[in-house]
Amino acid sequence: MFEKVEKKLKSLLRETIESYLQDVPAAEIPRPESQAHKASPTAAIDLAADLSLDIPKEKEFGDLSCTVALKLSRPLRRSPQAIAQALVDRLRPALTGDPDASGWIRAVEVKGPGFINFFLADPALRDLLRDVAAEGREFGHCAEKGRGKALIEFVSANPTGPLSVAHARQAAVGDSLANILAGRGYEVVREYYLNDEGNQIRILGRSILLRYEELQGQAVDFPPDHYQGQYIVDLARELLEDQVRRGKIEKLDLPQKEDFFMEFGVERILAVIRQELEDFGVRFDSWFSQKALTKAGKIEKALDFLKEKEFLYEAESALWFRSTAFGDDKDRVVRKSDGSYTYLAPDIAYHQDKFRRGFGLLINLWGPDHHGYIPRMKAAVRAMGQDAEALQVIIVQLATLFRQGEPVPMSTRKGQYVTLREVLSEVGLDAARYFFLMRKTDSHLDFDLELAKQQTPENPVYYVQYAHARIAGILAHAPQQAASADLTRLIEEEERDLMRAIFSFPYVLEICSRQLDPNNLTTYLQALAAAFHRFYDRHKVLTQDETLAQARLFLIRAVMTVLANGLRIMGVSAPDRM
RNA sequence: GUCCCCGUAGCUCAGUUGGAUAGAGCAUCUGCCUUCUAAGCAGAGGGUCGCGUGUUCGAAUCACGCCGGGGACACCA
Repeated sequence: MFEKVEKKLKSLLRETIESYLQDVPAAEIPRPESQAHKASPTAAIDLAADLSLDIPKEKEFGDLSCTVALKLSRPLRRSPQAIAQALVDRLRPALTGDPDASGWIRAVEVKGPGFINFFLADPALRDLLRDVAAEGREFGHCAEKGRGKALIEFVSANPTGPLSVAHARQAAVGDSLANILAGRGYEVVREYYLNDEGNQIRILGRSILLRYEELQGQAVDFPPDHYQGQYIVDLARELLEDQVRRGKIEKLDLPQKEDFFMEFGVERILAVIRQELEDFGVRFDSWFSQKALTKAGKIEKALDFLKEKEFLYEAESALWFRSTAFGDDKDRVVRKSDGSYTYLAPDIAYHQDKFRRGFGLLINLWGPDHHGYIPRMKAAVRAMGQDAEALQVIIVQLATLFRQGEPVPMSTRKGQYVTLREVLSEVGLDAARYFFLMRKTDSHLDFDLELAKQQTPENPVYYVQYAHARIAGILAHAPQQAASADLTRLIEEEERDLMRAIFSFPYVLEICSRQLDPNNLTTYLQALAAAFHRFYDRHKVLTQDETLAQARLFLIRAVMTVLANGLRIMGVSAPDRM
């Protein structure tokens, strides 16, 4: 419904603006020297082309609102009110003349400094409820597919230990964002970049080996930069207690041993990570191995590609990428003087590979420590001949855990950090996933473990879920539900508020997808739940009035669908009973 | 030192990319269960949007300068 109305209004508005612009005599469009570019009629036409409709926060301002008159004011050098009024005068006949639009729009008004506000007609809201009933789980998705292939890469933690809270937030955001984009017409792939070779992995292998030898009674000197966690000891013990493997290990020389422990470690820890993600409700479509990338010779090929374009040069016996040519503040080494690659080299190859696989939009979720890495990666993207905008890096800020008002210490030394597993078992899946989305992704998040655990009204997760459960409760009490209902019985203000909230759902998802942040969804669902609780408090659904009861049942089932769809996007359950 | 992010109610944060009277939740106070779940609802108080200057019809939002907090600045990954 939102899309249908929006599309129709936009095209009517566009036609109206174009005819209006033709009638404004060119002489009336002066161009001050200072702002010649801004004041050109072309700018006005551009504005008309990408005009947008918003849903105002106050319902007195209508159900859809357009700011185009305010934006046309400067290029046309006319007052926004005058433009808005002229547009509305031209729009009215078009609206009433259009069979769709005349059924959907009850009124158009010019308000405030020059807003054009549209009010939905009641039949449109009733159509909306029928749409929700018909579309069910699909409601909120947009009809238009074909926005292209998007690859969203997230978590991508080195397989050297269990996932931390930082990864948990990335997992929650990435998975929900993927859900949103998939619903908004993108073909989405969730990918985990598996750093399964290199220094850290070698250290992992050696760490297990050293613990293994230690358990055998040898005196070992365990270096501080090796992995200190208890899980390393557990893995070593597992090998020691396995007679067959133990026998095998005995026959290996040292390099072979290191390889063996390395592969064993990666395999086992990866299995742990996969399980943690699965328990967190996150499933990846693709696991991209760096080892495989290297083996296929893609790093050399990527560097050859850059060399051909003369974006690489040798200096100080290292190989440099001329990233300054693409906006970076200094050039970067891709191959060190000792012949090994820096981290940038496989990353360039990896991103080139993403484009080669046909993805037009690459979304990377990175930790805040990678902030400085963005310009050089964008430079690499441009060097590949791609638009820098094709790569969108989202910095997922850390979450600080609080327990009874005190921050939980998160020392990464000695391998002690709060794990995803710990958060999950302490507060549960629903609260964990919801809380990680409550703040804007790129800002810090205070995660109150006590609050998340509480099953009280202060906890927003339960507030939203409770609305769903209440509806389920009513439906369970309802004798039987007629297939159709007389929706003209819905005349109360609280009922209209609910319909208006439902109407906004696709719009909110669209905003989320534009901003690449699922955060708005939590705010929206809390507002929708609030609208329902208010309705519930004032009106009884199962009344003696049979047809009214049926109409209200139809309405609350639509609300339940939207709540369930929203929660599903966030990976949070929608319980029928609480 | 250079660059990036942040500063909004007592606390934690929204604010639809420059729009309408700056909003939620928590905390505090006051009411509401004979009715489909009170894990709920209604109401009250609480603001110099860090400070200043500028840009314009219009600024929490943009520019510049301060003040305060956080972070990044490797031939590490």
